[in-house]
Amino acid sequence: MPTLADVGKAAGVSRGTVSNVFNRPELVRPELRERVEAAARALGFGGPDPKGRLLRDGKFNAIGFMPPGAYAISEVMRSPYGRELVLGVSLACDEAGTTLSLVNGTDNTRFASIRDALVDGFILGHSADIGLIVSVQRRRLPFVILESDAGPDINSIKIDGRSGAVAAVRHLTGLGHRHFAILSVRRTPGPPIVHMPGQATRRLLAGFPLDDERLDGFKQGLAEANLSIDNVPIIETIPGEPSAGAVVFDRVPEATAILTMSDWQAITILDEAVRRGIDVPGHVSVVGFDGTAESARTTPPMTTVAQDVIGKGRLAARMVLDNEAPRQVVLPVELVVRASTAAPRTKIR
Amino acid sequence: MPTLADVGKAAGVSRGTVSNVFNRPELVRPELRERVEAAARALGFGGPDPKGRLLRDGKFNAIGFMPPGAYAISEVMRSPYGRELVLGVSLACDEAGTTLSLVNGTDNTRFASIRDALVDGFILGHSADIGLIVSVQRRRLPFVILESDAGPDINSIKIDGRSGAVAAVRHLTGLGHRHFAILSVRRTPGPPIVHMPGQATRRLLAGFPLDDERLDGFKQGLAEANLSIDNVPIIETIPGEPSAGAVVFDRVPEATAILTMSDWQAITILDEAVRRGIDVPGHVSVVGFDGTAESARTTPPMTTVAQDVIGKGRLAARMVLDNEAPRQVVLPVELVVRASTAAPRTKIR
DNA sequence: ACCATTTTTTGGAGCGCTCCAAGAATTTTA
DNA sequence: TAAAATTCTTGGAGCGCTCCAAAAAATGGT
Repeated sequence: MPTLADVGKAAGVSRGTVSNVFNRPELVRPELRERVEAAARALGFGGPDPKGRLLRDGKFNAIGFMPPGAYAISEVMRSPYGRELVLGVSLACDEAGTTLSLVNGTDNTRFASIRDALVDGFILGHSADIGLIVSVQRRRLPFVILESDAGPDINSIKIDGRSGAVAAVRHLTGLGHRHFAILSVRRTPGPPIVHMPGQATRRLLAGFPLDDERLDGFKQGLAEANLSIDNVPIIETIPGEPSAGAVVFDRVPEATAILTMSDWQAITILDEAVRRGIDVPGHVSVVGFDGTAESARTTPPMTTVAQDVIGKGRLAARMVLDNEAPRQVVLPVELVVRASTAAPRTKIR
Repeated sequence: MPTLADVGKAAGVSRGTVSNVFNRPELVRPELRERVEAAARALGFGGPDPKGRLLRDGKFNAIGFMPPGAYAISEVMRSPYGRELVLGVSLACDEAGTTLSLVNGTDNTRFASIRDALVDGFILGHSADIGLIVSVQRRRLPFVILESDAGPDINSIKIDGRSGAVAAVRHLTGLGHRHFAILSVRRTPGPPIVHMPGQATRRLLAGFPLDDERLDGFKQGLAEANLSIDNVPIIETIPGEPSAGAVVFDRVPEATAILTMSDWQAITILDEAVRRGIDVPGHVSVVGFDGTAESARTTPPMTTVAQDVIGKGRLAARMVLDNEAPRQVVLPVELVVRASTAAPRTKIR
């Protein structure tokens, strides 16, 4: 690859002049400019290499998005929630004229990814991993962490997941439901895990603050109706797991209400209900979480704990772009009641 | 920001040793290593700056995605098609451990964006703009252009849009439809444009090869049934335009079949139909284009010209990643018949 | 204790560029 | 036509790093 210097030599001018031809052409005499351009063409020089400029100027003009946990960026893109989040981020990037780098990192490479990412700031997906935070801090880059409060010195944005979960349960108990099932998130690879009441392996900690908080909200909401979460089957599935619905219906046939951690999970349930001819909300009520655009279009339209996902992504990007004093933002949620929930009635299956 | 040299000075060792401490720690004596690390900590040195390494090594380890036309990346993310495309690209990026840079470029900045993008290759969204191609070629980066054949020397991937369009029309004429409306794409800002038959402003060129080819397919399909596209109202709307459905129903009430350029447009129609209580497919049949995941979940599930969008994105990424001899790939499409189309019957509106 | 090995550390070279102060060339003014 | 003003061009400095050949230090064997 030819360089500025090569072109300069060929055209009989200096490096600096060639640079000017490409960056401030008005500064160089038309005749000379033409000679330089001809030389550049002849050598197949395609303009100054951004690498050189970068080292000189130091701005990448890009922000990085790192998926939560060990997720890949394709997994983020696959989920309705992830897509809206990235959409929100990209909105802010559009406004700022910034590139959005979706940074990949497997379990072992994510630290190196953060170390090497060509970005001016980071958005970290929710995650319990303090190591990632430390990695970003090391680079002195502005960053924000999602769905996980990391203290007053660190930018974070989360929703009020607990209240949302409580609201979902209240809605259902208010309708008269007494038999629940909870669809929680499995954050490790593998098939759905069913935790039946009283089982030894049962645990309430899903591992990510986001999950735990919602689970805790469910617990609280149930307690308010004199129900114990200890008696509620909890099924952990990987987001998007297509068998989730089948497992729920097979293992917890008595449930009249199903609580989920995301619209995506709820969609899985709804799909399976259609497949089995189970009437929603006649036989069973289903509540989603997130209020993504998809939730409005399911059959039937879904009751869900809605948050402003796009707004959250956008705010996150703005926070790293603006790089102001650290803030911890908690965004409100709102229960959107649609047609996937109703009073329980005698079940006919 | 401290540099390797600063740390070296503080620790009483050379630049090179500090570099080794961070990149090949096994090469330096534990005691020394520790001293260097202490110095780094004291100075707040967060590891070697990627900019320096980059200049030295020359690989960005990223590929860029540039939206078609004057679209912003948020607009890509908003459309069902765009999302699946990016998902496909990200799949290949995950496999290759590469970063996916969504490169922004407004009308005036897209050339500079290409010039400066910190990527090893490019995926160009469909576009008629030869200038973009030239810009990428200048940088000597491997690239692929989508939905637009740019000759034998240039990587391209497109679907067989014409055949898809023909199949859609055949399906509808086979069902007995004689009254059509076509929802085409407006590629400039502004409200829907209605081209009624015989109107002076009428034109069949939407501007992007992708649109023109489909329009041409519709024309051919209609001709096969002895119908002329010249008698079919064509409405151009910006993708996602919420008023599209209203315009179609208001301006072309006699149409029993609506052809669209994308699932997204068809969704708009379907939404409006629900709003107005128009029965699909009883009163009117609607055909989408692309076969995105969303098309399967509409009410009613949509008949659509399906392509493997995810596969296309993935292939595109592979082509730039692998950088082999230029190929022009044409992907097949398949008409997926679902419930949004049926034989026309007397219209009751 | 000396020499041969092996392990560790060093510092020059170079990646490609932009900035900028200073020098050279050209144009304007008197 | 010479001096002054203006326009254009130059090349050094420096951005921060990694590689590598060579020097230095440590280790081992006799």
